[in-house]
Amino acid sequence: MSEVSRPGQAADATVPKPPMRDALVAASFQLFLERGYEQTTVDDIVSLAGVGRRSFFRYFPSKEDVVFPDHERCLADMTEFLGRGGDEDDPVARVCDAARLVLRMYAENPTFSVQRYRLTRKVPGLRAYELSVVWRYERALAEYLRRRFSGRRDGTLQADVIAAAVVAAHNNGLRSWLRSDGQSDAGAEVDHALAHVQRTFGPTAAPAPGSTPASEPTPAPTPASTSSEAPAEDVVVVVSRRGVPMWRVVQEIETTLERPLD
Amino acid sequence: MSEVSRPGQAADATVPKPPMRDALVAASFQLFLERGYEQTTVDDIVSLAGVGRRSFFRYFPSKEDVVFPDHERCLADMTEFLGRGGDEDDPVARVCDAARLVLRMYAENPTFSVQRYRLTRKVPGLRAYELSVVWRYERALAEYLRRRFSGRRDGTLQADVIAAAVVAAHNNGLRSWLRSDGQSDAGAEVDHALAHVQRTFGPTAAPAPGSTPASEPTPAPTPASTSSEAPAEDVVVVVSRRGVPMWRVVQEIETTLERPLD
DNA sequence: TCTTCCGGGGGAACTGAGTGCCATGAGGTG
DNA sequence: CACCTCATGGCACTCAGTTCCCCCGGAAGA
Repeated sequence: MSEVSRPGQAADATVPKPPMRDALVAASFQLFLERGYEQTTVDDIVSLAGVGRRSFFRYFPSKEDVVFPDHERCLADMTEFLGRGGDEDDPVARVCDAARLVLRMYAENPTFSVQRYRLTRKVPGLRAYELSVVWRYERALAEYLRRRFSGRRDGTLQADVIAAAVVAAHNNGLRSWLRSDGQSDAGAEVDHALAHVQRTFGPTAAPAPGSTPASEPTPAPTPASTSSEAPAEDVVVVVSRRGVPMWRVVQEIETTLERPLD
Repeated sequence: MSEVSRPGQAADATVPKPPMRDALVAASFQLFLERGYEQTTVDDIVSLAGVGRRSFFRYFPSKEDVVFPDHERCLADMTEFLGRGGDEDDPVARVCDAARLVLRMYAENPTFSVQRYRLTRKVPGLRAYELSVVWRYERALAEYLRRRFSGRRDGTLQADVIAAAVVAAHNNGLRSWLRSDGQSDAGAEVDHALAHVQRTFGPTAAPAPGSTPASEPTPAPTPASTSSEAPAEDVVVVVSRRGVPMWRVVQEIETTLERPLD
């Protein structure tokens, strides 16, 4: 359980593609699907792939890593995406777009993703491994937000909370798509979920969840399209109880409009 | 890496205290602190404790479990706490109080918690294990919220997001306390963090974080004090831009009031 | 008192993941 | 041809976790 691919293994993001790696992944999944993850030993895999046992651990630091062969590259893409891009756009929208990068990776191989999903649901060890992967995504988002929120009161707290919320929403949409065996619209699912958190935390302010559904904005069907919205100063949020007479509500709104927010 | 304590090991919540268990924990931490976690083998531990190697795995399903000896009981306490308690109080406040149960466990043994924190920060395997523990807490919170939000539109999405936010906020406060070597006020740190998410998601609706600071409510300094607020169904939230004519706003409010939430 | 059962503990042996070390063999360069 | 490098294979080792079986002491029962 070494969790990351520390060792040599430079072949992950730069070089084209070692055939060895793919052969090992293919052999692994063939065996995992026909007899289960724990019932498959590394020796089984390498003998099926026709390579030496030592080579397996040259390409994958652990048996679990072979189940998530693309996450390392995806994490690198995400950090690169977050590093690029200036301070002008909305931080929350940017981390949402960063999360969409992960979705895109899943959506590139629907059948593979669905098979892996079934595996990770059944095998506790794989679920734990996936958690550590997700945690690294969340850390990347949170650290980006911490930079953007530096100076804000409770900046790191907000960063941690928003990063967690974005990851949770993304995973909610992703799992919904995976449970449909890849039949539903992955992008729509995740857009819907991310729109929810963006509505909650975004600079356009937020209705409390569970109030007005407020027709889905679906800010960006295609990944990596940072949506830059109007600043928060243009938004008025009114909270009221049912049963309050309308004239009180209007009065409240007018009072609020007089006074500059902030 | 078996992650949970499946086997026998009935001695966790009910029976008073097996001395064997405590002896193993004590021996483990003594060795972990003086020569590191990975440099300590299970044989080292059992020979120091003066027991058989087999007994170690009778009490702890894996080497990692000895580092978190109380989490199983705490998780049981949390699920019990969430199971008890009716539908009258605010769900978000209740999960915040549930999170405080975890804090209380940490705060009961400050030096132990700080030592463990230093360990988990250094050893990737322990960090991964801790993630799986935290995940189980988060699942417990999310499942409770899903029950409470059943019927709401996007109920499970809201439940997942809020559970993740609560856990993130709790951990933010907890880590802050742990980094201070247990010198700061753990309860205050976590209360502050949880107040933030409660302000964001709470039934009294929420100013977007980062807009109005809104004097800290500090809902409950003592753990397990469910603050019972008005149910969310009685609240209407309207979001609008400045400059929108008032009749449009009133129309929007009336439209919302017509339609039952849910 | 002897027997029988039982349950906690100890120990030997086994499986399998992961690592270190070295040999080999192919390809490239002087 | 000599030399180097690098990818691979093979072997042996450590250690976590499991399986199987033993021992022992105490309690119940004849």
